[in-house]
Amino acid sequence: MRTNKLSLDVETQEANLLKLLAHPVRIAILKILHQEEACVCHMEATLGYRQAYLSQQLAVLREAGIISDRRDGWNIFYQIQDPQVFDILDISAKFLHSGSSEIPLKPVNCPCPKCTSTQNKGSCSNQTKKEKINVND
Amino acid sequence: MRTNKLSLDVETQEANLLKLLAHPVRIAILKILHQEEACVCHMEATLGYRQAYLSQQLAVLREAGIISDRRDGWNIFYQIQDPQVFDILDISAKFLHSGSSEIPLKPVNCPCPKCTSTQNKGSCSNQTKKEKINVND
DNA sequence: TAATCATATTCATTATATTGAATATAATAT
DNA sequence: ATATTATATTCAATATAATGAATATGATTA
Repeated sequence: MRTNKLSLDVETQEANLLKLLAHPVRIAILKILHQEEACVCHMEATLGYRQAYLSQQLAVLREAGIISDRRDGWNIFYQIQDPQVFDILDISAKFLHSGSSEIPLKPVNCPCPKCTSTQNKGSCSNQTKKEKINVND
Repeated sequence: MRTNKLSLDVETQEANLLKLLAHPVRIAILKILHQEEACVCHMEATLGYRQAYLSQQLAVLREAGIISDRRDGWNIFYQIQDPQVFDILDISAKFLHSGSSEIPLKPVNCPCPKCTSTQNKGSCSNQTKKEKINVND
């Protein structure tokens, strides 16, 4: 009778990858990046979470090599490193047989250059201050 | 400027599913069940984890509807509910570009009927007692 | 009914992840 | 240099998950 545990190295790797993706905000970030590269302020305007918080989640994805970034003047644009991550998300979504999520492509109030083609050029000083509405678990 | 957070309902669902799968032992269990239905004692013999512990993980998967069970005499055999879960695992594995894991089909010392065709018929009284070896990270 | 066997559950402890608040950094423009 | 802008980090508090130990359940056989 075997008394010692199987090492499960591969399974641990797989679990770590899935753990990384198993977060609503990180998934939302990836979905935004699926459409186009984006800066934090874009995500802030789209998702309504504080910039600092989103930067934390971006750091998780960045340190795992899921996303990379490039600076363009004031903005830092994030992009997906390996589009295969979406296969994981897509199949998970399919598994849940729920309609695919809707992340607005161009939020009405994002000040980044990508969004302000003929739009507002207003200030984008750290936006959040008075948000504290619902986080649906 | 939007001040409230996007609800992220769909993303939360997806995250919960992935969270469920993001566990080495649960992944190993699913891989075993990918090959054939199995009882806890089978998993115990295969993986080297204590029966009670494996039952805990099975409960997580069962309560989430990932697996179901049927009783056959003394044994309770678990089976996959929706084979699509393996798509998630397969793609994760592919993403990690690591060789597919190896779970032995018939462990040498499993006492369940499925394994004891012409094998030992020895006792299977709660096996673990003296295991306490390494859990790799 | 009692003994046995496979399996499940409960509880307590520890580890890990999440999140908010405050602050730091680094490029840019004046 | 200084002020401004976008973004990042650090730290602390809290929530959640993982795990071990002990024990319970429930079918089965005698």
